[in-house]
Amino acid sequence: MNNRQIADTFETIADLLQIKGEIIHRVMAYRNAADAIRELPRDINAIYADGQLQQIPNIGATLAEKIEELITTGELEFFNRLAAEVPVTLVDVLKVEGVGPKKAKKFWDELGITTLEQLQEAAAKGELQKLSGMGKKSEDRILAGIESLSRRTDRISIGIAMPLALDFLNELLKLPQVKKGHVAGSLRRFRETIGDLDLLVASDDPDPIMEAFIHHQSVERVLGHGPSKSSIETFQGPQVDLKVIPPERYGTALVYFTGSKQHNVRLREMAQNIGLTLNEHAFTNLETGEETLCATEEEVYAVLGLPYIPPEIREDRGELEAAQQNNLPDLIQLSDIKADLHMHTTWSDGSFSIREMAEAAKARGLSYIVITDHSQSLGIANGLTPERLLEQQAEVRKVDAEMGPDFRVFHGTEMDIRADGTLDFPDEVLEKLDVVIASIHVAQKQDKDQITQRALNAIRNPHVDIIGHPRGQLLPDREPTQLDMDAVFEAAAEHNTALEINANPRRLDLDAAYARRAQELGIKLVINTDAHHPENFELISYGIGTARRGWVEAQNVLNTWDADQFLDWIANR
DNA sequence: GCCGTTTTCGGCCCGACTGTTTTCAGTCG
Repeated sequence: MNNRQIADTFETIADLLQIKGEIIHRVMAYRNAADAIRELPRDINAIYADGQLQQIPNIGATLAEKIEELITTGELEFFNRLAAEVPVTLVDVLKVEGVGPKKAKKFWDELGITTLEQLQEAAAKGELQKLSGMGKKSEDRILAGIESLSRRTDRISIGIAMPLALDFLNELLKLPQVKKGHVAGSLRRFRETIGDLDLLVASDDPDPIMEAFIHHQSVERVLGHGPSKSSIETFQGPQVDLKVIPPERYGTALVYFTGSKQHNVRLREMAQNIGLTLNEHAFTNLETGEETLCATEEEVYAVLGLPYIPPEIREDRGELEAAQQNNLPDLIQLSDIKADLHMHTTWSDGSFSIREMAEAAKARGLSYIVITDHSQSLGIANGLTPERLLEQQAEVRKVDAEMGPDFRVFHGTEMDIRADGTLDFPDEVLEKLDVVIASIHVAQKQDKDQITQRALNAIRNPHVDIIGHPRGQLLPDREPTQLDMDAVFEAAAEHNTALEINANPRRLDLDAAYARRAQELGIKLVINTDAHHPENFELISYGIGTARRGWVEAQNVLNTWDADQFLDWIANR
């Protein structure tokens, strides 16, 4: 049982308990536990082996026992009993927009509906609208909701969500009634995958803004349309929510709708401790009822006696304690990046020449790059043999000379770590290269021991400087490999091997939680775009967002250093 | 079911929107 499977089990239990009518707080306990497990930066099996399950937030004695049962037996007696009582297929019914636990139970009790198909059938026959509290509109909405389920994916990559959100936002910012606006929600916090998109704008005249919003060209369906909040579903799938806030109250609203939920809960607690309540509209004095309005987020945190907390770390993962001690991390910024150490050219599976990639990188303000085409065993990507690699080196040196002293082009490789654990180039080839990235591309389904051993072989090779996209995940669908990250971190720290945060939004690998742990363990990081095209250099912003979520500071990221310092590190590691 | 500088019991966020009701329940975020 891995982290996700256990989290999913608890999530399902929460749904079933809620349909059953269990008190909401017990339901929430299972949901909060599921969230905590899903975001764990370690294999829960390792945590269990260390006897530290109850150290996980929102896991107490009861849930720790249930986790133990799942890990040791692969089953959970409590879940089986619950599933015998409430059909598990009702969980799918809950996913329909407009159907919550009460209605799901009503349909089940009164019509015997236990599956999505049965619900669709009943709605099509007009049976739902005969029930009390239901009507034609509700029934139509449920039919539309079932249809939209087939269009929607659960979560989408931030690389899809961000451009879509910015497209909406930029349209709204053109309206004369809009004073300012932000992408909010998990997108603003740079979560790796996104559910719904949240937009916030400041204005005293919401009606024309809402009108423009629900008529945007990407709107498939309007889900809700009020004076302060509207929701739509896009053709692309994701739902977009827009809130319009009076400018003088914009700060509290932006904090509120940026989240995370846990961060906001803590803020409200802190407000209560000084005699205030906090919601999206204002602080209110508990005794006098007097409101304190905040136009900016800085003002919100200032009322609580805190410095501004960057959105990316608002997860209640220690940022509030750090803020109270005036000890927030000095998060890396886009402007800190001086280089890109991982990119491909027409020599393997890239689309542009070495020269073109160099020109594009220089135009973006970088001061050096490393050309890292694939190695021979990755035939599908036209990987380089040792002979072609050396040929390429001559070309790299030539371009480097042509680019002038202010911009350097170094020669490297993204070498495959083969399925049998050997490396794709011998040491005598590797030693001729300026930088060596080693990555796993094949046999990603190997078991934990096997794949971990492969990674360790690479980390221990003195010529390997960086491990590329270590965990091999592809968002939002492909799970990471079974790699034992505790072992990888230990070896990387011992051999002074850097780990990559691959900025491609489909990868974001290491993710924020692992990047944070790597930094804590003193491991150097790099943030690379893995560009196959000059346009891909833009993707660096996703890598920066991920690093910031992981509390990463510029000093620990090799490609924030200037070329001399970087080469020094490579030479002396 | 979790949690604790209101500590081992009693809280646990709450407002906007919709549809069905005629003052509110359910859903959602």
